[in-house]
Amino acid sequence: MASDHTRSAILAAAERLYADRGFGDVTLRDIVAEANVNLAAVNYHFGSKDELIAELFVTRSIATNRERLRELKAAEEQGGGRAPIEVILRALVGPTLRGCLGPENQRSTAARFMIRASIESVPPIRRIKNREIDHLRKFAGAMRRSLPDRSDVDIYWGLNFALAMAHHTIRESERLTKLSDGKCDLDDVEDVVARVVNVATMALTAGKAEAKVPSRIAAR
Amino acid sequence: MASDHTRSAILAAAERLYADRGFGDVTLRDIVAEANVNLAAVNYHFGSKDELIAELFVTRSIATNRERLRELKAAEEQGGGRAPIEVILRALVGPTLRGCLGPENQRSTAARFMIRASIESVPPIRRIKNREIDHLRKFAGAMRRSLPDRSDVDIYWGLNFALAMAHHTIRESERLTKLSDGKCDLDDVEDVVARVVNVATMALTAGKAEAKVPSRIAAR
DNA sequence: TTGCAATTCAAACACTTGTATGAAACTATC
DNA sequence: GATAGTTTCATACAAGTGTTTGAATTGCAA
Repeated sequence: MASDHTRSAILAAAERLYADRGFGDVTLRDIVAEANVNLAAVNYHFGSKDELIAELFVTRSIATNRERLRELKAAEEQGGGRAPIEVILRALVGPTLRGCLGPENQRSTAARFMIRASIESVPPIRRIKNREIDHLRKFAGAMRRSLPDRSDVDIYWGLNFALAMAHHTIRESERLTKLSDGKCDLDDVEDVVARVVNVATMALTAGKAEAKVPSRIAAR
Repeated sequence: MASDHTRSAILAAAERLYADRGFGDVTLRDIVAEANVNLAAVNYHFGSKDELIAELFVTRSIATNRERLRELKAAEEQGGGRAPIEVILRALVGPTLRGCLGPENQRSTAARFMIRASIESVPPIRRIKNREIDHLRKFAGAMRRSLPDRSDVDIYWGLNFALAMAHHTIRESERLTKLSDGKCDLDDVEDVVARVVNVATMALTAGKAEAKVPSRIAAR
């Protein structure tokens, strides 16, 4: 067990460097220099570079997933097993958006790391992401309970589009800011969440039961 | 000028390999083996590996962009300088979706290459993508002309969400298929286009002038 | 203190990568 | 058919990578 100090110094340094410069051009030697530890320490403590990356990503994403499920569960319990679709969608995209957007200077290292992870896509992370399907199924289930007269296909497409808007906005936040000359304010996270939830809700409820969406322009 | 044969053999082989295995683990030696040319040929004909990748990507994306602008221009001319928003959106996401989705076995190498390019994100491609903003501005302009009483912010968000749904669906097509147990048919490209356009249209027209969207479920 | 395990360290290893070289083989022009 | 320019080729280069090794050091228990 021992000090554990080296181990966490490596984790911190790696997260910082990956967040700043991406996975592509950060080597083990960069990491150990930043952490002030010996080169061999990484392999000693983590086994390999990939396992280090995987541990970083897993730690962060189970945190996000736990947060998502916590919100979802709370909403469903409050609604007696059936939550409003907007609340479900908010539980799905809210934690991720809140974790990755917001004023850059006060954006956490963890957040910037997760943005990188969603932009670059390196093998160990891809492998982990593939196991995320079970997690998404839980949301699909909740959405089906919320909109029982909606077909499965529509549910999945709605889920897909909700994630699409959230992730793409994170990935391309810089471009959207530039394209809109700063008119789209990505630092106002709750506005972004509201916009995504709003559109996804429309996608899922259009055509039937539209009256069920009173907070259509609840954005903000 | 000469035969040009080696040059195009390299391009073809590179595109094929990148499409199949991604940028990450295809080396120059793999490419020249596939193309049956000498290792030095790549640097002789293209200067460097990055320039080879860039040429591949530029070729494909100017083709897509040209197609998009062609559709857009035709629509605006027919409408006397103002095209319906659905048609604009269709011009924006249609070519990309048609280029990248469709039955896998008949999916072109070019299509699979572009999917990779949108998944992996390697430096030379990133550099090129950054220059895509001017191209998007043209669409923002057309959208503004189509929806003159919509704020710029809403226009940009709508544009962002439309691209989000299209690209994410391409990137994660495999996952969506798995998640939905095949219920979401990504081979039916026109259905996908219709869904994306439909949702993006709602996002852009919700709240006002909703009557202007008669073909809401014009999907297919 | 002694002994033993856990940890650190410098160094080297093994391998892959993209690129450069210079001679050889072509190709076309005169 | 000699010549100049282009293209091909085998080979070497230089640099960087993650990983391993085995000895040195540390920390802790007996």
